[in-house]
Amino acid sequence: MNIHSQRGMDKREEIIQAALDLFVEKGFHGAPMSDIAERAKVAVGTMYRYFPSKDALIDELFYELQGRLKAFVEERYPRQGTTREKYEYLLRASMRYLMDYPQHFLYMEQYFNSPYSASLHRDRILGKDRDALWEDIFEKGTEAGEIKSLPRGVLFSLAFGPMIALLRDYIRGFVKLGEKEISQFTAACWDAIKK
Amino acid sequence: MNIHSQRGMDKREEIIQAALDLFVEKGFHGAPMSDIAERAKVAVGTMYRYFPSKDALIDELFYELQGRLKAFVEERYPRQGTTREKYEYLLRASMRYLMDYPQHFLYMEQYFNSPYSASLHRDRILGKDRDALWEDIFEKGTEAGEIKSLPRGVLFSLAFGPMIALLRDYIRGFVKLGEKEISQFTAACWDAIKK
Amino acid sequence: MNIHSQRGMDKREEIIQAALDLFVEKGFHGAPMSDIAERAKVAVGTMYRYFPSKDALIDELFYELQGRLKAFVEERYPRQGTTREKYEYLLRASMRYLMDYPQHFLYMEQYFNSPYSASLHRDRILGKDRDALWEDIFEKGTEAGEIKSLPRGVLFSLAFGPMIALLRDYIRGFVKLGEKEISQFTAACWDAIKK
Amino acid sequence: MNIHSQRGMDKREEIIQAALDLFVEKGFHGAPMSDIAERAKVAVGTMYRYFPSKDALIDELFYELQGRLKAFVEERYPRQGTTREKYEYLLRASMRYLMDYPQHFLYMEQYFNSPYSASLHRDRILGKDRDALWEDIFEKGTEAGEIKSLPRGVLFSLAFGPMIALLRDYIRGFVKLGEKEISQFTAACWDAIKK
DNA sequence: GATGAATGAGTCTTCATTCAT
DNA sequence: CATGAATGAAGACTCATTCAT
Repeated sequence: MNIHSQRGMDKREEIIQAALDLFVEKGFHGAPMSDIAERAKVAVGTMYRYFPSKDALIDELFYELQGRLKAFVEERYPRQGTTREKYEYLLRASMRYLMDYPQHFLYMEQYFNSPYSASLHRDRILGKDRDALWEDIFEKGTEAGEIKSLPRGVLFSLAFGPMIALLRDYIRGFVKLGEKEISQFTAACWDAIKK
Repeated sequence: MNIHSQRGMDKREEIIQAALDLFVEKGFHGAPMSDIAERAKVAVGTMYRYFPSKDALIDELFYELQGRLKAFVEERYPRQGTTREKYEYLLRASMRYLMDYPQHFLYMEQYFNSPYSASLHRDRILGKDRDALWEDIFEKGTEAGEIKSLPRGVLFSLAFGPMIALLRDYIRGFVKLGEKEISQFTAACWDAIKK
Repeated sequence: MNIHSQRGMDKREEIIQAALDLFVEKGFHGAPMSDIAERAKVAVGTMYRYFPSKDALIDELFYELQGRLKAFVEERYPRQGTTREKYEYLLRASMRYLMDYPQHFLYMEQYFNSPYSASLHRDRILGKDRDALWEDIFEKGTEAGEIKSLPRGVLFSLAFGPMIALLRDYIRGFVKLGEKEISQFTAACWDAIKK
Repeated sequence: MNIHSQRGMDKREEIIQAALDLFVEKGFHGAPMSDIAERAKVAVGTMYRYFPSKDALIDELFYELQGRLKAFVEERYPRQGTTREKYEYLLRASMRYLMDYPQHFLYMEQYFNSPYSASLHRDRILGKDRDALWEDIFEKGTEAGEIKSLPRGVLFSLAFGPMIALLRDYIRGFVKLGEKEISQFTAACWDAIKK
């Protein structure tokens, strides 16, 4: 058992959900701790047993959501597939997850584009958080001559930038996405990075 | 003489600059009106002669920056070029502008990904703000069989999603971009959308 | 236990007292919430747990005082007396109370003559707040031929107008009132309304 | 010619009217100098040439209105009438004027019941502003044995309290007053003070 | 552990007043 | 004299955080 008892985990989860709902709907500064507590059906003071401050809640929520996405994607990752299969799987799996949990997407984007995420991204790109999947697909793929030889950041933007932009519009209801559109889309993304 | 005199325009401009600086650095709710006033070297009350409220300032600032970018890009748009030339110009011009004015980029992204922009984007995609350049490049290009035939939103994501992602990382210092990288990048973007 | 605990009621009472003092002394807009809080020895924020806004405080304070006066007067009301006894009791009891609590009088008058009381008075006269004592004295008295047959509002003015005017001057120290003067006064008031 | 030229007097009058309108409608602190200026169609700064401060405006406006009422009433005062005729004239004339200019009444009451009028009333009662009409009616009347022998303040309240109360309700629309009601009313008032 | 009343620093906004033009 | 842009002190209200129960 963890530091938090069974009931404790429930409360933590309630808080996470309530925070997610409200932050997405109202923005970080439009969602007071008291409102989050109310929606989570806990006392204000209780929130501070799980998260030392509002900023910490905001940060931890981000890591939490990021972790869930990662777990989902890694679950069925085709270790034996071709580079293209691996890349398209990564794209589709991410999209499926984020289309199912649009709040997660909106939250992460909001977080990412706010001063809260100041030092965050740095870690990933600078390699502290060097991602296993990334290496498996892009570094191997580049070496194998299947993928354009480009700086890490440029490649990343080509590989995932379209998805982020597309999800934004999808979630806001500006695009309809069926199986056909997703296939066309992933194919086009591959065109951008393939040699 | 305009509604605002010479000196008035100066003040308005000062406020815009100060607001831009601080919103980008601290976020919307991390930048009090009083701090903005101080940096703009005007009294707090003065801000309210130019912008009826903080929210209005945030909104108007967005429109202002959007307008400047648009003006810059349209200035040298190659009306006579090929589809590819036009698209790559659009990409490069936007990038050049936003790399020169990174704050503008950061501000617009922050705005976009916050609840402030609620009804905003809708207009563009739904066509109220139907963009002349967009039609000139993508609709003509699709008809001419040069560009993939895809839903508006999907095409948009492929065409500009990578740029947004790349600028994010560039501005945060995670990628270096020289002329060579930009050329490789725009070429790859074209690969994504070309038939 | 009530919505507000024992201590809570104390605080509410403290706030009421402090607000009464300051509103009477300085007027509504001369008494900032912060000053009221200070005098009530609570934090500013605390005031907002008991009254949702300054306006609400002003309104509730009025109803509170009105209720106290009413309760005091009704306590010893001579249900079995003659019409004149009842009327003079009503006058004397009100005067005694308001002479003892001059702030209550001043507050109610200030409230009454300010735009805060917009829709207030209407209710009383239009009868929503049809008062039991009023009926017992004036309607019965009129029917019995003891009191002049006059429109409700005219009768009301004759019956209580003098008292209001007198209390104003008494409280400001312009008149001294002993038992003798009060007796002469109530008798004269009766002269005005008696047939 | 006065200190202020013809046009100047116009402006002063405009300001007075605008201030009266707005103070009555919104209360003293609900009517900013800028709004008054706007309604008076003068610049804010101009107001300060006619009234040194907002408080001064509020005070002077009161004296102005008081003076107008007094002038109106004195104009046709029946110097040769009986005591009762004189008293009833005073009542009716005041009522007619204030029913015609309800704003004047509301303004004076609001002023009177606010902390602005602190030291005001004192003067009248303490005799600095000893009123000629008052003496002509009440002091003579008392000496002649026509009017009850009561302290000045008590008599005043009996004589004018009902009128104030009645006007309040009339202006708020709670009573209709025709010639008949006014006659009944003044008669009843006389009953209160007559011996 | 949980609660929620209390705190008070910090925010946006208003508005009386001034003064350069 | 008139103007109205500029000023900044002051005020209503919010909300992250604490702590006694």
